[in-house]
Amino acid sequence: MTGDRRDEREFLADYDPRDYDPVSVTVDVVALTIRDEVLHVLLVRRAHPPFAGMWALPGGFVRGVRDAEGLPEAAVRELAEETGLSAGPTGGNGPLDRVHLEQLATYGAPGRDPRMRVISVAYLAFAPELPDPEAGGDAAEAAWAPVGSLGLTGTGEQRPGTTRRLAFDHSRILADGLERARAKLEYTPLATAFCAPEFTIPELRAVYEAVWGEELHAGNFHRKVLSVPGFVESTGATAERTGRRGGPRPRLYRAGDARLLHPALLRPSREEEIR
Amino acid sequence: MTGDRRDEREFLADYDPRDYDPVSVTVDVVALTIRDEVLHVLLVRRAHPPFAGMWALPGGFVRGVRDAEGLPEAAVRELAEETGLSAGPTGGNGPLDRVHLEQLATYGAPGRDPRMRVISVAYLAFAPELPDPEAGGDAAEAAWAPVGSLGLTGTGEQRPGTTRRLAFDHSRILADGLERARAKLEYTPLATAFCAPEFTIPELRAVYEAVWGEELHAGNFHRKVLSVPGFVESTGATAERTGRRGGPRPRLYRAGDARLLHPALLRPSREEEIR
DNA sequence: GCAATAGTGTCTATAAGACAATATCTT
DNA sequence: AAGATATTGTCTTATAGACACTATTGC
Repeated sequence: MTGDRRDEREFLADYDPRDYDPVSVTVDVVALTIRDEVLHVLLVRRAHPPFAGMWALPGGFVRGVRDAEGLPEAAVRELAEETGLSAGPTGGNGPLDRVHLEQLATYGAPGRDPRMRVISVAYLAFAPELPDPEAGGDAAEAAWAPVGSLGLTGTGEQRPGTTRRLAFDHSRILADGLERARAKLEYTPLATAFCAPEFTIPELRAVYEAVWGEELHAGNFHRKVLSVPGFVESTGATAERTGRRGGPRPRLYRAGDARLLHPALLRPSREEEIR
Repeated sequence: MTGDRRDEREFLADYDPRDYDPVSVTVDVVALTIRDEVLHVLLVRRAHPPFAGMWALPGGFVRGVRDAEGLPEAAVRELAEETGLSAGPTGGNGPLDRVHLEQLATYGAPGRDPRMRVISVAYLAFAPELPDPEAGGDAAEAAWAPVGSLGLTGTGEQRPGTTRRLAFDHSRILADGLERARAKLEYTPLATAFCAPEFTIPELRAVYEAVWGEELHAGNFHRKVLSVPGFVESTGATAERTGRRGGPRPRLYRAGDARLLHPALLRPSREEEIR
């Protein structure tokens, strides 16, 4: 036992991490929100090569040793640095405090960054409506872009002729993030992460319609949401204005305590994706 | 504020992570199989510090620059090196050729490796019954371990008194892999990845029971599997022996062409997980 | 008033699960 | 022969979706 411990100490002292062919690690964030009932993603325009002038997901290098930070912390930091949206200090109330953040996937194909070997850990964020971002850090510009304007194909490429070209493999990362978002809305209550703390059922339906890109039957949706235990809970209040073109004032709800929807809200018509 | 931002930009422009901030990237594999109707995971006993003598998921450093390799390729290579199970060269027929491999998640908390900053990309593998592994590479020993023998709690810790202790944060990675596997069986046909190319419905049910840890109703399961389009297709043949204690010889099926199960096979009784 | 919308009621087709029945195998 | 199992049948209940209806709002 004592011998083991001495071996371990000697081993650690002799250890040079650079012997192990270190690669660089970045985080990139697919940050989604709903504006004017349309799904938007946060993009920055790159100020420097490679891909200078092209658009990209906000992201950057993880601080590995000095000021070593965890991966989700790096994601929040990059989001804040490059867009000017700030997360308040623990328990604060900056605009990023109410975002849902989850890990999406990691992308590491050799050659995906022309400079060097880079592994990128992608995160997915769901945000309620946020202010317009301000460019910072490496970004020449930052904006919420309607997802539909990016010409994404089913295979994660951009259609020729799309004006905002995405750098690196970010169109694939974005496509993966969108598919994850669509799936998460089926079996989790995360649609509420796109809403204000209090929301109406029609607002929630607008979230589903924006993310799924399909119209949903208002009556059936309404009953379904209320029938899933813990999805939403009533505030007892009624919205001030209908916000739409007419009709009665809808009631207000807040997110319930469910972490999973049971039964789930399944997307209609997925026949093509099954085979 | 503006000054802060410019400093940040200068810092990033000069930043060479390989000189100042080395991060190493590893892959770790949660390889699952079914032996004697019990779910097993592939483990290796570590020959060297840190955590020498403890058990761990097979894995190791990604070749980042010299002989740069992709992440899934690194996962297959580590699996092969440390266990002696070989994947045949493209289109070959080594024991690893029929395994399903998918990315699980990436773990990068500072301090998870006492030597240095290490980011680990975890993969999840579903394998049909494979031969016993042979230790190789850094491994002192390699074995299929019954998942139940590892004393995993719901929070990804190991219960005190468990004999095989897992190194690093591998008990958390394993717990995440198990939960992913349980979920995947619900809405994909991947249970067939645990089976031989031809299998019976009762064998498929045994897979579900092993992964979910619950008994399923034989009659309802049978009809359900056959009613999901593209899950399995008949071979017309019948199994030679029943393999169980009696009863008629079951029919043989092979995997169908569905990528998703619709409708899904939902796990019974998940009330606790919902809130 | 008119058009649009929130919320509820009703009906039908589908799916899940409990239970039963029968034929076929092992021991 | 006894016990176990594969497979099919039947019935009940839960759910999804189509459609209809009423009441309430903005214009």
